[in-house]
Amino acid sequence: MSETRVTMRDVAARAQVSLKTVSNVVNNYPYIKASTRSRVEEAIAELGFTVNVSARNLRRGRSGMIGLAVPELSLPYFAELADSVIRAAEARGLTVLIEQTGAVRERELAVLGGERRSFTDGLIYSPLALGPDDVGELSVVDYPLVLLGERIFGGPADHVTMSNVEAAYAATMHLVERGRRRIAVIGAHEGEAVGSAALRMQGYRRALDHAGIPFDPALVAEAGLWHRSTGAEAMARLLDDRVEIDAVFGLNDALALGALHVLHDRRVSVPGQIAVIGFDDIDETAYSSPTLSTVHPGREEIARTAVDLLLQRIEGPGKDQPFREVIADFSIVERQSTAG
Amino acid sequence: MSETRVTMRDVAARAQVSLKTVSNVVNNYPYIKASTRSRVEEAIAELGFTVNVSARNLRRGRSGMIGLAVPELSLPYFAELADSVIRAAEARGLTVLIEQTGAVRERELAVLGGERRSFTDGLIYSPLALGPDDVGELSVVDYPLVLLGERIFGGPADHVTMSNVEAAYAATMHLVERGRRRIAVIGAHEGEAVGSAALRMQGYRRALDHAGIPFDPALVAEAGLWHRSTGAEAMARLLDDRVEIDAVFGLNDALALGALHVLHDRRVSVPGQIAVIGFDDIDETAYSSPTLSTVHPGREEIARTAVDLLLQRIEGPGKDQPFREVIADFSIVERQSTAG
DNA sequence: GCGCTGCTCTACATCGTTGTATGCTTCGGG
DNA sequence: CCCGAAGCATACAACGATGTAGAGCAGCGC
Repeated sequence: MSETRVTMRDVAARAQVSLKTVSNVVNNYPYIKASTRSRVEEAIAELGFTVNVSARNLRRGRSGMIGLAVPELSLPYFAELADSVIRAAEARGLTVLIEQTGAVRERELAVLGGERRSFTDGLIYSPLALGPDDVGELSVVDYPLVLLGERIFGGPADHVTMSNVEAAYAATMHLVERGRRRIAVIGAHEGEAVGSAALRMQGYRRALDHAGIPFDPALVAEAGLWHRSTGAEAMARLLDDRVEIDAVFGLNDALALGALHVLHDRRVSVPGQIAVIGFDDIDETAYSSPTLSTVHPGREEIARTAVDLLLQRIEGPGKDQPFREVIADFSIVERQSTAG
Repeated sequence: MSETRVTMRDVAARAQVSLKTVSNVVNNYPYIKASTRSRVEEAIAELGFTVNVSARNLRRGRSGMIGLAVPELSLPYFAELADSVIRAAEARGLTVLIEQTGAVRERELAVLGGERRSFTDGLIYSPLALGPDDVGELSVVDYPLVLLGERIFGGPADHVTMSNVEAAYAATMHLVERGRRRIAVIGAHEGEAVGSAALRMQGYRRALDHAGIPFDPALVAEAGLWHRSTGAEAMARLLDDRVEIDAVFGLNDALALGALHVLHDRRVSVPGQIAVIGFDDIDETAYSSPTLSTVHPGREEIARTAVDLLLQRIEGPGKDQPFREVIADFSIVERQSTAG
């Protein structure tokens, strides 16, 4: 019911000490008599004082908050990534501010110079629409930045990514080893030379080469946005075109789940007639029907690493190191959709 | 590369005006000569000035940030809710700070008095572990608070909720109308008198009464956490116990999806042998196999309303109104799992 | 020519904390 | 008995913005 905020001044008065002593208690300054400390702590408890973080931030020049820019939380991969980042940040005493860009180029760029950058100590940045041409936009950034994903390599920032090519190669080989030869891919981005789509396609083709299977463009289905719906549409197109298929590689799980859905609808048995593998290992893949084999991309590791790199840039000692690129481990998770 | 932040003082010097004039320009104070304004704006652009939000917050006593406390972002319902809240807040010039409580009682309580409350203008609070006994904890809150969900009613806060009983009634009737009589429920919380589980069970029983179907406890399957995995386990128990069933009502979508998964595994046809309906209308329900009928709870409306109520408390005129309870509309979404 | 009103801008104090510099004890060593 | 070093506490000046009060200066009516 008290209408006025309790400040350190109030606590100081109550505990009969100076304002700064209260500050020292709050910040665990070592040289404080036990008796003084407890008097102050009592006063704090009695008045229900909490530090005003705005004032502290202003004074310290740091906010203890980091930004996390992702396309959308309703995309499960990013929701799970956000979850992991929040946990990792919390463990290090940081607060995460999430910004959604909707995977729209302008909004992704707007985030870089946005107002929020002024009360955020750094940014974990996961663009989906930007490309290598936008590297320039990154170099104007004057705060700690950690890049995620596969849109931009060699930019002026730390970068956490995964072995997309190798992982896609492994996913494809997983199908090949199970005797599949007509392996469709869903989610290609025609004409794009960068990004997850391009890299994963590389891995796919490399695996085909390695297995001596000729590449057939008819097996490649486009899907601009990697959603369940676009995956479903792409799968439907392949079936409607009567392309011969015995396996599907969804470039991410949402696509694969969409495909799975269409296959079920059309009474195509999975993995009997067509085996399916996805990419990302989102929660849902363990509970679809059938469960979906996929690539586990080390999400937790990526989140932890990103937060650590950012923190090092923020408070040293890594402050002035050259930019680092960290590649997270992946693994193939075999489930029902490729079993037998 | 400039190592020192650009402040209003710098802009003022460059534009040859007082510091306050710069502030006035930034804040769209009306009485400024056009020439002055443009000179200041030029200086701002040239120096790349952005306001220091910490300082502004300190001075204004408001941060423009609101908290959103949810159990976990990896639960799709809450990820989608967070998405909606962020959008609604953005449209009103607010920034959202997400906190995850893990649905753990202590952490839910900790959020109420947490340090973050001091730099947040209000809180949208969606507890899952708290009960009516915790109403007292809410009354110590001295900041604007909007409660979400069904754990606490009549508390000292605005509350946005939905007609759980009516919606569950409608979902059950939806099954009854399709000729189902042996309707199992998954997700009950035995002995709990409050919360979504209890309310939705009420709706279920009321529908049975209305239809003249006797209530059979054997049809009720417990599931403490409402995850896919617990839904799957509950469904498996029902099948293993050889309970006669022709329909399943999952008290949320995750449970229903888990159940769907087990049914598929065991080659039980849906909706042929068993019809399934869920609750929440998460994205995924439109892409499962078969697609899942469910209750659409008006998530967007809930988010929008919550943000609006909070904003009114923050800046009046609704500041001192009595606490309001808003009930969002729901609708039944019919998909394949109950078709025919 | 006087006072008034309305526009435009400025000086100053202030929001709640923390860094710096410094003062006052007390204690042990020479 | 003096001195330096530690231990403990304080005063003061920032951090960068905004609210308040009021100062100039037109233009207007009388």
